[in-house]
Amino acid sequence: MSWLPLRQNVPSFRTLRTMEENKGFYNFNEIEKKWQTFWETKKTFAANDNDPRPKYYVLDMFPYPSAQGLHVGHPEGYTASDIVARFKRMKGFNVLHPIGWDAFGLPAEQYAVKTGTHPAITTQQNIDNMRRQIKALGFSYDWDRQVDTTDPGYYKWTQWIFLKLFNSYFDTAEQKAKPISELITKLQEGDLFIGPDGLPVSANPIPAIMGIPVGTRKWIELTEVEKEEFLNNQRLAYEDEVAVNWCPELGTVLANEEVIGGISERGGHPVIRKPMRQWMLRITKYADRLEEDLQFVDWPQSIKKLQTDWIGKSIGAEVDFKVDGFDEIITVFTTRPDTLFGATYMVLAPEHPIVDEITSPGQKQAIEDYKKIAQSKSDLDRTDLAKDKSGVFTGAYAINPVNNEKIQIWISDYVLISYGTGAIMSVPAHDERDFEFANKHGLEIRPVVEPDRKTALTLPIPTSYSYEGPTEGIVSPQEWIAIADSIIAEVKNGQAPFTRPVPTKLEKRAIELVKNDSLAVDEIRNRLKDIVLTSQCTAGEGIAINSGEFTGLPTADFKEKITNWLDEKGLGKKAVNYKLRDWLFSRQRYWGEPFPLLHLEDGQIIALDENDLPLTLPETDNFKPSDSGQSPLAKIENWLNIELPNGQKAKRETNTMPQWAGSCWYYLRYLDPKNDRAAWEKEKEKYWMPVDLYIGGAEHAVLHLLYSRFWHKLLFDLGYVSTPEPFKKLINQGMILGEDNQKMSKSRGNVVNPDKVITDYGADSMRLYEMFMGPLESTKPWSMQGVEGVHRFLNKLWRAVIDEQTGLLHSSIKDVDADEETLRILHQTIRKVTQNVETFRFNTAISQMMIFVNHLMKLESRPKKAIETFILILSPFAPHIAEELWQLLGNKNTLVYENWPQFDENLAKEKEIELAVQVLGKIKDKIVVPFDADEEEIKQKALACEKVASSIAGKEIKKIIVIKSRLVNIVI
RNA sequence: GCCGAAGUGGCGGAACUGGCAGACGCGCAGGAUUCAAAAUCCUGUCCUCGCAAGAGGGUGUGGGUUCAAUUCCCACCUUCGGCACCA
Repeated sequence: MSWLPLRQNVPSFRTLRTMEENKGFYNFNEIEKKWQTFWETKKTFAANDNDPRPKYYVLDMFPYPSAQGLHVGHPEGYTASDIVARFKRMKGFNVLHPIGWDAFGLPAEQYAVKTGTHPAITTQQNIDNMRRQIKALGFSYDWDRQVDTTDPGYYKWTQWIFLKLFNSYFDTAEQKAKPISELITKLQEGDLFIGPDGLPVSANPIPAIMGIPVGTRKWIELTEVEKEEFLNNQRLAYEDEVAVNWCPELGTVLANEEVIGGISERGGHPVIRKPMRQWMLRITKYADRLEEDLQFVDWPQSIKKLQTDWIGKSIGAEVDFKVDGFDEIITVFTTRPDTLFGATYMVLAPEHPIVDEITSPGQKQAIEDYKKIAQSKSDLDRTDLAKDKSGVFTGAYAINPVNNEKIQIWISDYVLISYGTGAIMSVPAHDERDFEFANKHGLEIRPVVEPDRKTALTLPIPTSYSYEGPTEGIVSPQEWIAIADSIIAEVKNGQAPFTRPVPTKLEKRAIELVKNDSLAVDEIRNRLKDIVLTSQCTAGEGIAINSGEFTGLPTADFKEKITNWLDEKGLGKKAVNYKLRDWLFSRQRYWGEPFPLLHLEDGQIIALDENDLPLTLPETDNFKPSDSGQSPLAKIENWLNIELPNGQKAKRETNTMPQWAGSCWYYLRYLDPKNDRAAWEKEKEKYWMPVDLYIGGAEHAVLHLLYSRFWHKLLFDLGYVSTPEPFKKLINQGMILGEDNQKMSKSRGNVVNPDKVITDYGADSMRLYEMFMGPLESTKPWSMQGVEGVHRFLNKLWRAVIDEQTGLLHSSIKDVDADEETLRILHQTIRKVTQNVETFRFNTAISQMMIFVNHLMKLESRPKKAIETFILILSPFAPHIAEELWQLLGNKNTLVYENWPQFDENLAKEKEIELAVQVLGKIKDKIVVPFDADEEEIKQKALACEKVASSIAGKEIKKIIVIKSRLVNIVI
């Protein structure tokens, strides 16, 4: 920490000195303020809704207005998007470039609990501060379109979208959401029935003859309560009793995505599982579309993959196992129905509803104890115990449907109640987890797949070993033990290291273990045996063995055949499962959007009418959540209890929405931010959407980006938006580390304050440096000296144009034609910057601009036109100095809407080029030829080189390879 | 453990589609300017050997393909990021 550079105030010092001496120095502080005021008062960056020009929507992930203000990571993405926005304006696009505030959130509320300051006050202060900081960077936002998620005028529409979710159902056949009123109509008219599983069922093709489908009921047969229940099972927003991630420290539940390894993402507090009634959003209905539509967006592959993995689609089968001696069936989900013959036992999640019923009297106590432990375990503990596969036998048996064998039923917390059916068939020979469990509890391991060549085991036995036996393929546990013993013996005898160049894992482990003096021989042997046994499990595909009539089938065929077989016999069916869970959407907080819902005394839930929105937060001075898990809103009696017009008494829903709610749709509100009759006008949505470029941090890869895609698809289904995906192109800016190469944090003391950088070097230097550091998407460390570097570059440019003594144009600026070389470098620069901005490689664009300025400095007579052109291409990067110089060069208008300069390939071309001359790929000399020299000319010139001649030294020339404009390679 | 990304000078990084590795910037060294400093300008700066001319080596490691490899292929090592019993 102590080695951080000491020189940090040099520029301020220098600036002071220069100010005394020269009135024309590069006074960035003054210049930047001047142009920021100019842009703001003239509304230079206002986006036009009715405009014949092509549109371009460039969006930043809007910030959470924290008390700490901006950190240097924010301006990185914002600068990149600002460069693109300014570039596109000059290219003739009608650009929408907005910003806003994701202002609901826990920190303001926690501060309120501590100090009693209302979160709205803190939030407003933070917004004001951050807006000041952002404005000081000169971004070209349309400030009239700001949104603030905590503004009732905004969250009115967040609540409105919630009502859409609440009042919609998902039509599985059509794979889209529809108003729930349509479902009710269909039920009333007899087009749909209620199936035995509580799902809607289509009528038979000819109902008059065939009657209603078997096992279904008519809508009119249902009681009011049943109708209500049925509809709640269909709504995309529903209330459910679920085991939630409860964080006692924060006093709220958290979404799965907000819990990392059993610890809360915010604050790092422990999280436990606890059953509670919560609001859920049925995002799982959209799982397929969320996955499939990723192919239509231009996003980084890594982000797409993260989302695909998060959705986690897996295709397999559900198989029914009868419970021996009970009239019960346990359904399991498996992706490997082909291994059914190897299922030697079964495991249920401890929470599985059937456990108590089937447990034998003798096992009752053990099962009860285990369930209690599993329940009290936090997620963190469960993860910790991952290696040790605990479990208890229920005493009950299931019948394997393929061979009618009786297999034991166990419970274990490695089976999750929330995935699949909460029960698995265990195939220890071909599943790592089952294999571990079987080994621990002494259950049978029966191989039913012979791995194919690709997945075949290669035994880690060098041929030098005394062991004689198979070195490849499947071996029995006994054989494995023999191998392990022989390895130990060899190592013990000092015959290791091994003859093979790369020792296998097993060998390395063996050496490690033998070297460890504290271990007894028996212990080593046992540990090695464990490793050998574990590696015996083969999870890959292959050819079926020990599988009755299916023996000999390759995995893929087997899967299909057995699934059909099960289906025919009524023992199972094809099934799809997702890792994605429904989205836990309620939080026990004050500082969030209230749900527009009422609970009637009879337990019925009704939604507020759209016209009654917004439902605003009540005033209070007590923001503390209750220990029981109730929101602070539950204590505000006069808000909580209301009487309906018909005299019925009702209570408001006291949960609030999570922070993600507001950020799910803010990009739509920018289109029409002041509309109080609709969330946005359809025409505007059609004109501006989709977002052409979205820049933000990769930390939102699965949270925000998945949630907002989900909401967008709902809005698309209901006809409120015209595109199936909201964000066409996405770029993640990389993280900026401290000067010590570590993550910036207060505790490390390596945080860089943007305010200080702007005061010392100016916003243009700050912007330029953030872009010059390296590729936008990579993680890179901050360097104050690097800031000085780009600052020097701007200073140099300034002095090339302005006389520091007088503040007037430098005497070298002449209204003359540029010489050939200057013109060439200028056009090379236009070309490179244009191409680099289009491909987001801002760092190399800046190096090219530095090359131009370095050249400019050498000239005694500096052509005005060329400088003006250069100023234009610099302007998206360093807009303040560009505007100032543009004006000082005599231009009346802002350069924001000037045309982007065109480059001329012919002018950019070098007249003479230097070629390397290689002999057998080694560079021997260089030659200079005209750019259009033909091959023969180049060959002659290359062969004429003295050094080439000496290298060839009389040998025969076999071939001469000429790559025009690159090199010549002589092969001898 | 699995998945993904990346390893290039003292540092950040550059290199089109296989074609001169190290652009540009930082730092450092020497010089100019200055009473002196700051700022500025000039020169040098991948490594090794050499006074020099020059010679050799070099893009994480080891192999391979090619006239030619930072770039393509195989194996391995390291770092960072994500997931973590999802059957």
